[in-house]
Amino acid sequence: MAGVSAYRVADREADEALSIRELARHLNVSIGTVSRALNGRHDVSDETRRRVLAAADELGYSPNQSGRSLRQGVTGMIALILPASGKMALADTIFMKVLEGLRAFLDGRNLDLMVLLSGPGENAYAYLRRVAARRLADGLIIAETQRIDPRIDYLLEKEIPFVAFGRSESGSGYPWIDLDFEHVAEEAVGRLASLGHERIAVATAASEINYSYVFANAFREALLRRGLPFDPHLVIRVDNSDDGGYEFGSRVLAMRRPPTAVVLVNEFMAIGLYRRMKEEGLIPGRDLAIVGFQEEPNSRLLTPRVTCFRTALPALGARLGEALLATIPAHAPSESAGRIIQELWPMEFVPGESDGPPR
Amino acid sequence: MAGVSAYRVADREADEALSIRELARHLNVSIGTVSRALNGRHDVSDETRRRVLAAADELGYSPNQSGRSLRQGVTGMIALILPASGKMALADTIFMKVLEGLRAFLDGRNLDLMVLLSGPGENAYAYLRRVAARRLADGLIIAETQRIDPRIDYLLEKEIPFVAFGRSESGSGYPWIDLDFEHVAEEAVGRLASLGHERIAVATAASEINYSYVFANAFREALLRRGLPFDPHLVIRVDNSDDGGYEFGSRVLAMRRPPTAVVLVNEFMAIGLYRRMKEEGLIPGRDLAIVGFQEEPNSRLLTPRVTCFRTALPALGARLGEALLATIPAHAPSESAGRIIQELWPMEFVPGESDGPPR
DNA sequence: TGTGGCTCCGTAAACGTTTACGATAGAAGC
DNA sequence: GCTTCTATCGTAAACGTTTACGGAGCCACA
Repeated sequence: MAGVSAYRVADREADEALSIRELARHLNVSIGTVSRALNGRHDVSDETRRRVLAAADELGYSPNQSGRSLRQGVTGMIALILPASGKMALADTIFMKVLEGLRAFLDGRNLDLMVLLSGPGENAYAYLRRVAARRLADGLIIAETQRIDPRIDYLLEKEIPFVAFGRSESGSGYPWIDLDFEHVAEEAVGRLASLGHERIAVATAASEINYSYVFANAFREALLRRGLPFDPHLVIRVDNSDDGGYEFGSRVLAMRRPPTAVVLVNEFMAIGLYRRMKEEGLIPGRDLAIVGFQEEPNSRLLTPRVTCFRTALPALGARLGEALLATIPAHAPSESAGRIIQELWPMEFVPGESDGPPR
Repeated sequence: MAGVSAYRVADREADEALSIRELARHLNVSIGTVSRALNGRHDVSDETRRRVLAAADELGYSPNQSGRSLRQGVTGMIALILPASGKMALADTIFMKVLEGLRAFLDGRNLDLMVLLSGPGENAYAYLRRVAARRLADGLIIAETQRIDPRIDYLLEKEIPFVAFGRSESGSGYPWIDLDFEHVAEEAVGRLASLGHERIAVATAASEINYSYVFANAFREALLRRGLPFDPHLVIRVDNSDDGGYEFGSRVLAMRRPPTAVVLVNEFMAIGLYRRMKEEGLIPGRDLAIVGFQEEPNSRLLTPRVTCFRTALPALGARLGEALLATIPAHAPSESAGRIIQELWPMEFVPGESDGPPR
């Protein structure tokens, strides 16, 4: 009975997509039936479902996302909003690795991932509002949380599902995952102190960024706990990049009483610091003890190998996905629905050659 | 008369967004008027427009994207589809820099950018079909084109606006922008030949990837044009990463008659190659002449500085945006509408210290 | 025969917009 | 006063889905 239908593919304009209505007409069934067949509902006969699926495949039909999400109020998308402030942020391999794990987690869960970047001229808050208001995604992941972060208040107020990569003092009771900066500071200072260092500097980013503040604080605590003096001038805020590390090196080496050891809070800073030291003919580990941050391919190039910390970033990315899904009613697996995940992610010490006793 | 309306914000459920209907009711006007006021149409009085805008701002209304794009058939989004095949692809700074320029271009053009990554288990073609069929974006940018690329045929057939970052032998008449690999090969070989090299190896990626094929071909041509012998064994296909460069080094150094010079087609390979040479106590530039690819922060760390090529990747990203917009009827600026942009992007030579005469 | 249940499917409403069209009112021209 | 024009606004259809509801057909059972 295939010839009964007057429908012909050639009748259609090639540039507009096939709609469910046309597919239904082609099959001589109602659009409701087509929809039910495609969505795997049970109240459709096996024979009809087979015909529908075959026709959809043959004609290349796939549902229009706008229509679908308008009706269901669900987009099937997760958005990761990356900071586009510094130039380095884009290439920041921390985010890329987290992304890798997140993507793998979402895979097979019927959710797609989109990465959004604010324009260079737009601040993070304004961009978030725009994105959130348009409801492009069912859930948001925000990164580089600020100490006071209006994004969090906004998302909480609008009850938009989200998870933060990083803590904040804004809001409360929202899901977040963060690196255990306190532990890193404690362990780094402990190691350097046991090597005999007493003047230790730290390179952090702008203090509005939460982790920067947290780390500087934990650093001070760790010093005081050991009876070592804390000198605020040794907490130096530079750009979150290799150039920042270079500048940090310049400032530290120019001091009247330079520190004998430094701790870096970003994985790129070591690169710039090494560069600066090389200019002065200084050797990391011998002339200045350096404890870096996340281990990663770029810093692995450095000689001597940089002493640093490590955590499984892809696993963290997957955990971000879990935490987010738990807050989205439409997507939450029943066992975790509504659970608010707040986790400090441990970092493991990776011995290298860039630290040693003071000269 | 503000008290006339019985509408109160507190009446609304906090978790569902304000719709245009409610906003209209609150203002005692029709939804059509609200829509016209918000969209800047002229057939609405100044007074009404002012009231509407004020209320929208106060109540935090912003239009639902699904409804809007369902009606208009336009999403206001551009999607950049990145390859997620290799692990390195994500961190590939070439893409990140292109992205930076693209983002800046789209900024202020009322278009947003989303970056999409296929899942690790999904091939590029299947992923593209899914994304394209769902019409998440008004235009697509595909990268890492294959020599035979079914994605291009598919997009052409479905008449979905796109631009390719990279040429392909599939399809024709579609917009693309590509690096001028021919020129790079010619110049690299020319330089090495003039230094006296006769056995030159080249490291490229899998030959399905178009640029890999193009480069290998241009390399051969450049040799033959100078009367130098072409040895197919010296075209070595390795992974597109620093590990690939390491492997390339191993294979080259193990040859009975090793080449005296090499050309690399990826910006990371130099890193691995340097690593491998260091293991053997060999010095780049002295024991093996190396010409690398795109200049970038990672390879800038290497000593001796690697001789390579450079192009303004952010500008290329912006050009990709232009080329794409020209093919989207709804977004094309009138002066460029319908123009199909196909461009080879020149690369400039950056002298370094990693090449020199044969030993 | 009547009742109840099941399977399958069609009908139509709803999601939130935009926009073509028509309606109204006032102004302007004669 | 009649017509015409303009400015402003309301009405309703349309975009492509999903899904609640009900109806038709069939079978089983009392």
